[in-house]
Amino acid sequence: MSKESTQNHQRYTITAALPYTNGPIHIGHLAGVYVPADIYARYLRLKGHDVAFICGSDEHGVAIPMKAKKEGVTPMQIIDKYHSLIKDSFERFGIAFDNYSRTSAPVHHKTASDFFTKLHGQDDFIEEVTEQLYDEEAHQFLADRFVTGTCPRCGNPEAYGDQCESCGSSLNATDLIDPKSTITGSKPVLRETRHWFLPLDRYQDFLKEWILVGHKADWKPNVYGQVKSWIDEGLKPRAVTRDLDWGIPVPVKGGEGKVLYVWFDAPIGYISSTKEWAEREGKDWEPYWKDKDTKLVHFIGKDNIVFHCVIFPVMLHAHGDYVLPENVPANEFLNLEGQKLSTSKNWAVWLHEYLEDFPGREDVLRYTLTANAPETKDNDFTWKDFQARNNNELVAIFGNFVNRVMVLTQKYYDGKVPEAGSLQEIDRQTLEEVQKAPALIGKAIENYRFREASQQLMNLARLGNKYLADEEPWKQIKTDPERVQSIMYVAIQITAALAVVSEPLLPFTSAKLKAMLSPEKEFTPDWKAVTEAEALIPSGTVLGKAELLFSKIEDKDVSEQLEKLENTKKMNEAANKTAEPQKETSTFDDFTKMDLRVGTIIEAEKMPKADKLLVLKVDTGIDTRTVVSGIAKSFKPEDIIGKQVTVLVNLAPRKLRGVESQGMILMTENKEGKLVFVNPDEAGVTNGTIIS
RNA sequence: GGCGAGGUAGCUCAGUUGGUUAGAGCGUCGGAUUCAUAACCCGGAGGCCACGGGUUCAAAUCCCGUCCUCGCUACCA
Repeated sequence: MSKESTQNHQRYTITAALPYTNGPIHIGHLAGVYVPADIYARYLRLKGHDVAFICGSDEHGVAIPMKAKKEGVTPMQIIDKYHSLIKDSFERFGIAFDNYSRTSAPVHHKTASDFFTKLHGQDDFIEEVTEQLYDEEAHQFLADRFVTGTCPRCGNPEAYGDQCESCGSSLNATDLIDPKSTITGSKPVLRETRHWFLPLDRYQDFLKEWILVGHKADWKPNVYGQVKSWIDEGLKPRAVTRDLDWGIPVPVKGGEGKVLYVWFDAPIGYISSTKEWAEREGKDWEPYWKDKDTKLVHFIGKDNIVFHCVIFPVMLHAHGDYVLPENVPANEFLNLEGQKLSTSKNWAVWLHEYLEDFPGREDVLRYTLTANAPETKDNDFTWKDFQARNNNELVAIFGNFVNRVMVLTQKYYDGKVPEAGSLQEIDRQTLEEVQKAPALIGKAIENYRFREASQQLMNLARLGNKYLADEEPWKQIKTDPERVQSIMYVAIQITAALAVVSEPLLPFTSAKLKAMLSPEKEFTPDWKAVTEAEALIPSGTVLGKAELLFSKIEDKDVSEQLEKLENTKKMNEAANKTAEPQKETSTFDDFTKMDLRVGTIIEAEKMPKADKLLVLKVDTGIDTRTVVSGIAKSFKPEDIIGKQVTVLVNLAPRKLRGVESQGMILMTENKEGKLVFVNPDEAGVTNGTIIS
């Protein structure tokens, strides 16, 4: 039994990762973060706990103004658009946040600002001055992505400051030849800039003690392992400010023109969102963050582990007043039909599109994603599996059982719940099983095993189906109608239990079922009642009309979705085919400066301790020279020996991992992204022949 | 290259500190049934637990090595 579940907590603060408002959200987000968090929060509420389930939009960071610029709108328009789209998707999927805020809210600006000021006042930051590119016309420092220039490696004149999209190298903006600001087009200058750093290295011991010792047993292996890896590598100070004008201004002297780094301000968003909620509800927010009897749990995806397990806890710890998270149950990633979800490649099932394609089937997606959640490793979502889960489990087992009970009750008793009569052993046993369900499901949820919880829920419906099959009321009605009263009484209690325990996982279905069971007045039994109440639905209650809870998903529905994905794929391929625009004019002189020769690879071996590099010996006709080439992912050394290639022989030599590279092999890329050589069309060209 | 997480039935996954014959759901095959959305219920088949060593009376589980997948990190035309 883990340490955390044996403790008694007075209240729970549950957070779900703040979605970034530069795009809509998809099933990966839902499966990994929001559905599990929602199940957890709903479950705790049903148990009568004091819960604050907190989320909001993350609206700062350099990607927002960049996207705005690209689309010719203001950053505000971007965040407003996606904030409402995302918020709406959550609401429609029944993700029942107590509060959904946004980091552009004044309460957040103040909270984050105060937080920074407090740490600053305690000397919890260190300051450092570095040289960064500065746009004198726009009067601002330039984030790497706001700089373009000529790639020092491949000569592509359109390389970004952080990466050259032509050759794939990752760069520093200061490496670019002839850099240009994308804001004004002017040439940026190097200017000194001061930044604040959170010295994570100071907290090495604290983290070791708190996580490596304290949470060895109760944190998930993937989370624990990743954190251990970071701590073992040694933590370094991390900048918490940026030269940018979009975000929360740095509230101390010297902070003019700078904002808090988005990853500093975002997790504080949980706190501000809690404040906003407390204010609205007339509550005090502080116990939810500062009382040691509060259990704080962060639901996130694995990409956020470092921020929630290292950086934010260090911030909270340094501040001094706050509790630390008791668990950070990060999930792995969800793939879609065998491929990674990708916002930029549009390889995703977008929630707002699902809601249109499958109206009224919010629970189906919730269930499918839960039953196959990426809890311990990356998982694959397929539409075929989605269909199978719906048709074989929700329809055939859950929905069908409920329908059988409703129809039989209607048929035999005009919908009125019969007397229990004298219960037999099988009845008592069955009811006992039903009473165990909340504990089984609850334990799974408390241990963040949502897949298991979904199966336990389904097992309760299975129990009902088996009970009916064994007792055969449709046969007994002919010979022993009194017995049938008991049977149907029991079956109805199982149905009622399903209505209660399905609420965290299938809130829409639960509501529908409750309305069916108790059309006159609200159906109120809570989690505990399933185990303790004499009867969830008393005899004499008149049930409502039988309605199907779920309907089949046809092959056609599946093939339509697959087709949609195929189209996406084709569009992506087409988009990749569009050639990049022609580069700026180069003179004949420029060209003749490059000495291109035909050469032959005569030796090739892997560069030790590097993944992508091969060390080649090339016969250039002039000499035999060493060329280091980053092609190891596309070729095995033994396969390219003897290959004739094109070599840029007068490229300035450059040392790569200690080996001097004396030239460059010309490469291009095929459709699959595999590198291919650019070489003479026919054999028999002599090495050293000039290419012109 | 370093680190982390995975590798168990055709598929998706459980297997608690080593301990009977390795489990579940789906799929498949067979049976039974008709209240129910041809659904439910019962049963069978299906496993070199990635691979190779080792520790042990006993290994899916612990140790060493190798391979594969994913991630972090280094390096990168």
